[in-house]
Amino acid sequence: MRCLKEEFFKKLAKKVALELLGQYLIRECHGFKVVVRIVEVEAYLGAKDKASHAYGGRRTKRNNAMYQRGGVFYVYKIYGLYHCLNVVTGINNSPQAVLIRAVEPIEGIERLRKNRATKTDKNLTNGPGKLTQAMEINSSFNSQSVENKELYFSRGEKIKINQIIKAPRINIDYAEECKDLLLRFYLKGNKFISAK
DNA sequence: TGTCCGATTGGT
DNA sequence: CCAATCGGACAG
Repeated sequence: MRCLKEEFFKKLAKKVALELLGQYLIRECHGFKVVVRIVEVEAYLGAKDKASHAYGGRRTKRNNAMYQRGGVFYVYKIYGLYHCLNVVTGINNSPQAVLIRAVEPIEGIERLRKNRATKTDKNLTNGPGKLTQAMEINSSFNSQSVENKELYFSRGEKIKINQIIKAPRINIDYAEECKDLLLRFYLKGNKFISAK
């Protein structure tokens, strides 16, 4: 098992985002193990990025994890209903992160089905709020290191650059000129890409 | 203290 | 298209 160390994340968010595609995310606990493959991500760049929670250097209770070192999770609740999973990148006090938007089940799909009532398996993990629900990821992982026994990454196959689609990020209409930046990355033709 | 709203989702 | 649903951001 080649577990990704914190070191992997101490780079610019855009670079980490591209490199995370194709890597595995593993959720393990007493009694179960779920392995998924990352197929869609978004990079959030920091103080100058109007789409980011840290725009303008805002530091609040919610986004505090973004100001920690690269290699910790940033998990927040949205719409009072769902959780979004991010990994902080870069160095301390450089609030960048990568949002995990969609994943493909590899192992332990029964557990995912148990956690989300859906008609199709595609609908288990093809969105940021869906995958956290299916994988039992909540705020308890906020600020936790990626070198963690219950939620961590491991090496997947290398992805060829021509298999990666670059697109504008989703649901950030408020971000003015930043909304058109091509910071959403996903695997071409993958079945588990989020809607839109 | 009070009001407003979202890096989403599911159901019309 | 719109409601669900609530912690937290922010104004006063």
